[in-house]
Amino acid sequence: MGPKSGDGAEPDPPRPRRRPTIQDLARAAATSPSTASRALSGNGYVGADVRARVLAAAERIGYVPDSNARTLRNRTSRAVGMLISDLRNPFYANLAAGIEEQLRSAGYHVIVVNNDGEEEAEVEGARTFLAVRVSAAIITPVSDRAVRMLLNDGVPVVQADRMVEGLTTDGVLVDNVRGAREVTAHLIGLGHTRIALLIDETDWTTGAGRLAGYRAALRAAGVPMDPGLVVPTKFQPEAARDAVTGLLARRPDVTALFAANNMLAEGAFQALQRAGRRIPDDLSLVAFDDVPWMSMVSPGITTVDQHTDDLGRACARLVVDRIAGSADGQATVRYIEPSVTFRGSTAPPGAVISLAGPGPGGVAVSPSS
Amino acid sequence: MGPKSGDGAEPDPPRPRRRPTIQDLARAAATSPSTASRALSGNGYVGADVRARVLAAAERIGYVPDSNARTLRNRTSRAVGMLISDLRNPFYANLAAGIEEQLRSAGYHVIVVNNDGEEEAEVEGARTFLAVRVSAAIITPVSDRAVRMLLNDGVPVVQADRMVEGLTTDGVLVDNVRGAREVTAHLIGLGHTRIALLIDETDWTTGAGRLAGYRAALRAAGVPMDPGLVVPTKFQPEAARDAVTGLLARRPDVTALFAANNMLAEGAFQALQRAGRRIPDDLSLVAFDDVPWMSMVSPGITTVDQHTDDLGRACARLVVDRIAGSADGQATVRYIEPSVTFRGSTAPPGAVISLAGPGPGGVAVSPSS
DNA sequence: CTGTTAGCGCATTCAA
DNA sequence: TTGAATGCGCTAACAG
Repeated sequence: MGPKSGDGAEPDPPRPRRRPTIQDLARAAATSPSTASRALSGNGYVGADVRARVLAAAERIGYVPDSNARTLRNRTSRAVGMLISDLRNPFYANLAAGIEEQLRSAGYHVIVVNNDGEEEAEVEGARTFLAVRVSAAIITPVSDRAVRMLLNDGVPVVQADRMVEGLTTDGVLVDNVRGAREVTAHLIGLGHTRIALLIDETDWTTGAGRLAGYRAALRAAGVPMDPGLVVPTKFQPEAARDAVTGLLARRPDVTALFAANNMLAEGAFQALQRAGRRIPDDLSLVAFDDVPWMSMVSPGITTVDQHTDDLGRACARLVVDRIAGSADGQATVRYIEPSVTFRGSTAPPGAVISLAGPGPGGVAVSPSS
Repeated sequence: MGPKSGDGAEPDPPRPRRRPTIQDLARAAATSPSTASRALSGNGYVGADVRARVLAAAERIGYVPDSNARTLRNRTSRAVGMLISDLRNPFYANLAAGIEEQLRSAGYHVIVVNNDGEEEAEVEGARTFLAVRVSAAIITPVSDRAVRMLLNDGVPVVQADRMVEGLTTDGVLVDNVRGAREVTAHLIGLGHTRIALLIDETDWTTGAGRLAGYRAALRAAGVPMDPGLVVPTKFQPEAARDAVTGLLARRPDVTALFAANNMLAEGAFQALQRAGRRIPDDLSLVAFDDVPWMSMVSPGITTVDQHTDDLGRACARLVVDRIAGSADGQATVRYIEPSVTFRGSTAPPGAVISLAGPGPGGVAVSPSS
């Protein structure tokens, strides 16, 4: 509180100034609202001198056009909706950051809705997007309802990371098949043949692709497919931990484990630690989706980098093109090519022999190089 | 593409239906727009039967009120701006998630702007917030300009995580002094006396508080303050890595290291690994701000948990109160009490003994680079 | 080149 | 209890 405040007993907050409208601006620039509008937007003729006056006045009085009025009048907004599954998961956080960054540089602002994987929240989010008249929406879909709502009202949708069946929209996907095939092939190349796949779902394009890539690599190498090595689990690290613990007990012959995403990898890693399995001596571990902890632990985890930032930026670019109408009538689906980052968690399956006997106890990972 | 599509040669995209307005709704419900409005908003008298008809019609025709028109008319919106420094940093990602979650449940939607710590982007974001007429804004400030712009137009601001000097706004801060004091005291309790503090800034309330807490703990324990142990660095992990590498060479007597945030901790951890220093045998490590990798590495890092989700939710609650006017005229500043999570990275400075004398291995076994 | 007019969709007067 | 009229701030006709 400033020093001079002791005259009245009126405690009302310093009523903010009325926001200047284009009328105020016109007055300040000694012209009419329409001319001021033209000067600001650059549409239509305006004398150079007048334009300068308007711009100066705008700066001086702090005029900021009301985008609500603009949207109402123009029937189009600079807002884009972003419906994300879980901002706390670094995958989605990076995706969101990439999207926001690219959209902002293109002059759009983003309305973010986190749905925690809940269909209801997703539909609510779509409703919000309709209400604010977003120009487009980017969605990591959990169901098709939200997408359909938007499409039904003519809002262009870009599906990110995965696409729901039966919907024709733009989308950006990761080449899951290739990524999974490559890491799996890497394991096979090291000599592994009993490679378990830890996976939470195969209904979405993500899970289905990763399973397909895993199978393709086995098939290509002539390694027999063992259904008992495809371990289903839930999306939570805890569930994955339990699943891996069970696998370890059930199948001591397994020499390598492929976790289909970062959440499962987390659980798998913890399960291996707790079971005292050394990586990669006792078991090799690979994952899909590179996240920070994978390069912090020792040894680091060999993983498929999805280039999440690029994924996000690609979504944003598709949105911008679609809004501009420069995209043709067809839906565009782009693919991000993932790449494998090799770290220390993979090695030939030598130690499996000593696993039969009571292995050297102690904690899994040593911090030394 | 459906099977039946081969009649016309017209490739124009299926022109979306015109969005139903309240006029359409009124027509569909056989009443007037004003009555329909009252029926939807619940303001004013409406016959029970009419209300039912309107609601049903709204559902049937998929009517979604245009929030732009509403905002224009009501001079108030349900939008809140969120200006965040770096969505890719788990601290900010969690903060954002907490904010979004709480605001959404209160009926607001959030416009997110990531500024990457850039003042220009921050000001641009504030401009966007003004343009869309947000009801309030939550900001992790990098400068005071954006905040001032908003305040100048009467937009309530909640500063999150840190507050810039000279500005009177609501805010939610972490008790940095206490958190830093507690971890430092923990180290002292273990017997450490030469504890280095790795810190990137002391101008913001965050850095200043953590430095103060560190000092307070030393003072309270009668441990002499050694200026050479306060190691300045930049906010990047790489810079922190170099700073720690330098410290290790310069001060082999240091037995514990306190990294002031998660970025610095990352660099510190890497520097220790590369230098072949074992944690906690050779050096104890603690950090401020718990992030996932700290519990994944072995041993885990003892750290100050800021309860980032709570921090975000508290910001959102403050915003809602302020908008509702239920907050009094005074600015409210809340404090989140952090807590220390003890993990394996801290232990008594046993190894330091052998480090003092020209013991076996001399100055720490360092096959560094 | 510039100003006047009108209407985007909505909620609120004010009359009926 | 309902409906007609009005204007929020802006921009695109359409005259001047």
